[in-house]
Amino acid sequence: MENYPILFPSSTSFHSPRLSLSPPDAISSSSQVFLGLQDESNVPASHASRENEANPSKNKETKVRKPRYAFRTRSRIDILDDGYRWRKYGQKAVKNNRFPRSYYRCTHEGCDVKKQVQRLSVDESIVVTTYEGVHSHPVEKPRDNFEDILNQMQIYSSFQ
DNA sequence: CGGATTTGACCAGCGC
DNA sequence: GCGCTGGTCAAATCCG
Repeated sequence: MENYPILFPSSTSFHSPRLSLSPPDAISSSSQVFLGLQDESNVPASHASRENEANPSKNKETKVRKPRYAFRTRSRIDILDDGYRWRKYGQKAVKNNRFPRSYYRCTHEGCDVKKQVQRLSVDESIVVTTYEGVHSHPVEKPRDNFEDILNQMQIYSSFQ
């Protein structure tokens, strides 16, 4: 969990969340985005809810292994508007890192995509965003202007 | 006033 | 078994 294995999806139909930079100078001019495809670590879906704890032995909870995608972004701001609506549900201090890690969940009903945002302490200009799961609904974005698309193309072409 | 955020508690997994 | 660590919950708080 120190550094994510960064490997580049070559021919994979990688469906990436779109990064759009809300403030125009949010990312430095030589912006880079590294895409890391974390190998499917089997995340136990979630701890059995501690409220309805009727039969703890019943839920053996098939180990759903959700895909996790790590995005390393060189940015000064740590919240990138990727077009989805996120609700923050937690924040923890990570060891060997003086910056906390934030946990977000997609607010769309029925869509439980999670993401966590973490800033590297070795280089505080790098923000690691880890997506977990895939959205099952279209992006709700108020406006999709050319400028954003061009920005994305700039970003994604920087490592090809 | 309603939805989002904050923040400490809680819980499970893992290493020792 | 115990303590540390990461992930989540939920009540309180904030903010539009």
